[in-house]
Amino acid sequence: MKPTIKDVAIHANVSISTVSRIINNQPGYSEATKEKVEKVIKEMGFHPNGLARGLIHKKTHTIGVLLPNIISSFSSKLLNGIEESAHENHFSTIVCNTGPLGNRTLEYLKVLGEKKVDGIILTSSPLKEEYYKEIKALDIPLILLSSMSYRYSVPYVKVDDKQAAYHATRYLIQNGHTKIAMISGSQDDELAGMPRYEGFIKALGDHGLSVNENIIVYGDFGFQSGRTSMEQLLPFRDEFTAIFVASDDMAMGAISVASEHSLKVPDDFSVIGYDNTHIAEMAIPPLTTVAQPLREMGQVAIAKLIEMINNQETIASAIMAHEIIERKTVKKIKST
Amino acid sequence: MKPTIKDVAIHANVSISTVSRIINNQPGYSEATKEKVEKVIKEMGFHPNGLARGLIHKKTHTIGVLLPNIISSFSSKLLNGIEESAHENHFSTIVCNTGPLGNRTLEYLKVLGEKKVDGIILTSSPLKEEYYKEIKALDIPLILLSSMSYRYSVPYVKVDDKQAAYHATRYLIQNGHTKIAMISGSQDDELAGMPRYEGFIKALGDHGLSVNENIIVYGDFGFQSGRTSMEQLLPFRDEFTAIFVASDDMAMGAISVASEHSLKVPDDFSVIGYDNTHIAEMAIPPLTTVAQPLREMGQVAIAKLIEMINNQETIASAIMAHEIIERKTVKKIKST
DNA sequence: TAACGTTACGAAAGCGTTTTCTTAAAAGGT
DNA sequence: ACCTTTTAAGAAAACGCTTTCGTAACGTTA
Repeated sequence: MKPTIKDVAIHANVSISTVSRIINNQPGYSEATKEKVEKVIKEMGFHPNGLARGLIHKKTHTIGVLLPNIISSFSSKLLNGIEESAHENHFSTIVCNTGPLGNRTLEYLKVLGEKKVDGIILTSSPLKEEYYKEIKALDIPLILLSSMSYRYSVPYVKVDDKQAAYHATRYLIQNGHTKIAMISGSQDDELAGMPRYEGFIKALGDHGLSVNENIIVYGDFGFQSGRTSMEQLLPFRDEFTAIFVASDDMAMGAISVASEHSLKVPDDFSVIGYDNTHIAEMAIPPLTTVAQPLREMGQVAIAKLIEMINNQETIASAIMAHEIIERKTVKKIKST
Repeated sequence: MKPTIKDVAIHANVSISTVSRIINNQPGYSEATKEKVEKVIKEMGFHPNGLARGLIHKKTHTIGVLLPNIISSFSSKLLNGIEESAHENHFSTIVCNTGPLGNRTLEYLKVLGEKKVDGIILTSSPLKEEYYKEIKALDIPLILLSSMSYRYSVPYVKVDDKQAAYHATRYLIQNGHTKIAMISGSQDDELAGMPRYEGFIKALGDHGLSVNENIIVYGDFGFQSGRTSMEQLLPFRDEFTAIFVASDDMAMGAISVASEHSLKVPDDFSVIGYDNTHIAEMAIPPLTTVAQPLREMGQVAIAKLIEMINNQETIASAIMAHEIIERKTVKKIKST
């Protein structure tokens, strides 16, 4: 059995209180006793029990992170920023894979509540009423990452998707493309689906280009759906010279079916992705994409969350800057 | 303030003990009181405090997972299996990104110890003496995942790297290749570096092929190092027709520099990777590789860990089956 | 030397549970 | 109708800490 503070106290011939004061270095003991006690602590290999501490302080120094999947390069990068930053601030992170539709979210919220996490980060998924209520009841600080809520005033950190999509599209236009297809996210995804679609449409309009519904298709941000989307686009092959794809994974899917049909990117058509996950650099050719500062977003989320934990009040949201990363999948063409 | 069991007891006009018995459904109360108490629990939105419970039971239903990085597709897939399986068994997972060299391992072990996790999974990194001692002192069940220890008898789950490498190489040979290069992991990595190298060498020998040191280069399993490794191989371009690469990420790096030099895979040379992470399927062309059953390995690790947690004794290790996944980067050629 | 601060420390309450004892009441047996 | 067993419930200790309160012992100061 691991030694407790009591064991230390006995062996060092002092009271429990004194040991406690020493390990938390609070005043109230002589240099002599301090040394004596510390010696005993070393010898016995004593480590304070975090549960007992947490029980008293009502703080666990642990946060919960809810992700709709762990395996996407998108989530990994986010998680990476979160975990790193949390650790630097002496917090541990419990990861919760809620599943693609967030099915398990409620289950996870229950356990996070029982485990008394100090804060929760909900990533990449809408804040449903039931989630909000549960978290409200739990009374745990919450921040949305790569997500936001119109209904509830919960702080969030994300990029401006509509604007980023606008810029991506404009970038294509500036490179001489006038016939532009889009592989969008789901139409009823109001977080990442619609805004990117709207940004795309707006950019087209602002530059006097008309919308061709034939060449707008919808996926679910995943690689496979990028493949099927591209297959839907293939029949309209001559109606576009570039595609704006709403995620890097889908872009990869699109490029891979193109390649199976002997279509080369960017020679046969250009592609710009979205996210700048690490597969964008690994792609052949490297994928031009709009970067979300994923790691940084994770860090900011943690910083804000900790601020909420410390000073009970709610906090301002953050819109992070996006950026077009020029690589090799967009070709400059003469305007028609 | 969240209600405690005491509040519930008062409002329901029963003792704390009765409430406790009811929420843990142990016998000792009438149907009437049960309903009364459950009603109060609902109304007050009471949830038992996990810390207090943990303090008594000396169980937190939490495990710690140490990973050398979170962002690689390799780790993600492992973590995915772990988290999923842990959740199914009512365990939460704390992730710890120890950094590429495992620098932060000791720090993390300390906090895992204080947080009283029920078990620890150490992935993809050697069990150094200091780690072992710390964990031993903490007296927490440990399992190695995609790792093992010659020195300490700690259960592990991994694939047989030497054999898998042997098979990968043999696969190349069976496809008619006789001049085979290797992009290996680090030479002083005795976990994944050496065994794969040895398997490669042995396969060559067993099939009467000689070893050409010119075309064996060393990376660190990452994408970038795959790139630089390939650059080292380029001058010896005509001394090989195929490359066995010790990780998919490095394979991607290799293929991408090849492509920059207008060398096509598999037409100009074949490539077989290692891991079967999801980038292998996303690659163009899709990467032939030797699969480690990563998710399954995570699951098995959890199963074993839980077994160790429940019945104090140590447990047998598991060697998981690997498999060659044939995709498009290996060309069958006539033997010379 | 009396009055007063300090300093160094211990005793005990409390954090929110579970669990072991008790005990009073109800039920069962003859 | 009386004794025994079962059932329903409460009191209190325990888990491992922190923290408040109290108090001896030791200077200081006037």
